[in-house]
Amino acid sequence: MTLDTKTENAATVPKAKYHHGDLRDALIDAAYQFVIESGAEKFSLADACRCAGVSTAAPYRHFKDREEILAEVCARGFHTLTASARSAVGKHGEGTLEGIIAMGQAYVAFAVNHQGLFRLMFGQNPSISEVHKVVEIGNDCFGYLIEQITKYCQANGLDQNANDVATKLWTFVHGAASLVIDGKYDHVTPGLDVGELIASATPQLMVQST
Amino acid sequence: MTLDTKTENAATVPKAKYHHGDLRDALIDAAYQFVIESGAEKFSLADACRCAGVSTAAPYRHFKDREEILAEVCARGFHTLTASARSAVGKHGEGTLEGIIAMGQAYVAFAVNHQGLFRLMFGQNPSISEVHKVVEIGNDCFGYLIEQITKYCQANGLDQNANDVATKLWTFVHGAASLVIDGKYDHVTPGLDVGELIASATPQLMVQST
DNA sequence: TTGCAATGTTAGTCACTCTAACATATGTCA
DNA sequence: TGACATATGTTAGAGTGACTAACATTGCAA
Repeated sequence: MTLDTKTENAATVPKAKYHHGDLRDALIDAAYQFVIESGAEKFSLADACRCAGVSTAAPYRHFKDREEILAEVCARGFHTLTASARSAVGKHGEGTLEGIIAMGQAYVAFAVNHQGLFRLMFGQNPSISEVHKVVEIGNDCFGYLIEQITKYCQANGLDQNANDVATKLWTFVHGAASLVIDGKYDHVTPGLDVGELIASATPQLMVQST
Repeated sequence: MTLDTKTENAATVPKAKYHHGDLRDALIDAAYQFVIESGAEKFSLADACRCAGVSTAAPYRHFKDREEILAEVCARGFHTLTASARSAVGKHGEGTLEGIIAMGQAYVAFAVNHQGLFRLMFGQNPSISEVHKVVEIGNDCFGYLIEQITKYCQANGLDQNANDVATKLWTFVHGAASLVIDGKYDHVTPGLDVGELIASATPQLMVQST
């Protein structure tokens, strides 16, 4: 099957390859998938190794420890989240209320579709959240939200502090995402439409009451 | 030191007691403290055993597995949370806006002072959150919030749906609590006063804008 | 008092993280 | 080209923890 077999005899090819080629990425890929499906607690380096077809000592050539690979997974998660937030806005236009609401809904959808990953990104392990790369991408995402709010306020003659509004919206949307994936709403308000919840709360938090 | 030494010789007292007396509670106590301080991921049954002075097999007479003891810890956490919410309202009077705000602030304070426990209670492990006892106490807590909102609305001639308002307030407050303990605000809005954040968002979410 | 159920203990299995010592591939420079 | 340094694997093994099976001790109830 491989090119090697054409020119070499069996004895010289005990395994396909001694070096994997791109083990670092392969391990992160495996971890990423596993975390999304089963959560970070249940993820084991050993599993990822089996998946990549290497020994359980191999990862330590690329990562300091288990946490370091999870930090990488976390960073990828923030990239995906930011991308889907931008994409959601794209469908409704920059600086529109609909765009801002869609961003919040996309945030919740991300949490629902990547439960374990979302939990890893937010709070699972404080030390992971503090990794420089992770912090940076998170800030980008928040910065984009501020941008949208600023544009909306300018277009609608509002003089709200965009940073304050962004903080409130993020807080609300993050709360919704957390409670949904924890199933907490189910016991208390069964059948709740979370997309609707966000759509109705967003204007309330954008405009000061009274 | 012990009473036993008065009436028995050394040979008959290899250990203080063969039976612990109240191992179940002792293990939960140890776990509770450990989870608050270091989080559920780092908690080990073995640690709790050392703490209680028993072998590592002993817990299995009282708990099916590690998760079952964590579920018990979780239930205690919800009790504490509910109690502090009620106490916060008590200081400002039933059905007052101040009471409702204080309840939210107490929720955040609980999260800050019991980080690992809060994470366990919300989302760490879906299977734990589903334990009957845990669900029940959680519902009590939410029910109390609805009660306060209903009273407030009645006293102020508002016809809001108390359940909707409660859901929004909980969502916001839970988001704030989560983001605070994850340190997420620090990177984005350093120096944020979360108590103030809740105080300013609560009226917005209680009264429909426009 | 006798015997059973409850609650401990020891010993051992299995999985996982991580390290040390060794093996093999890769790339660079004389 | 070839030799050496470095990168990237491997095997073996230490240390820890969850959990189980078989056995020991204790307390309670008939």
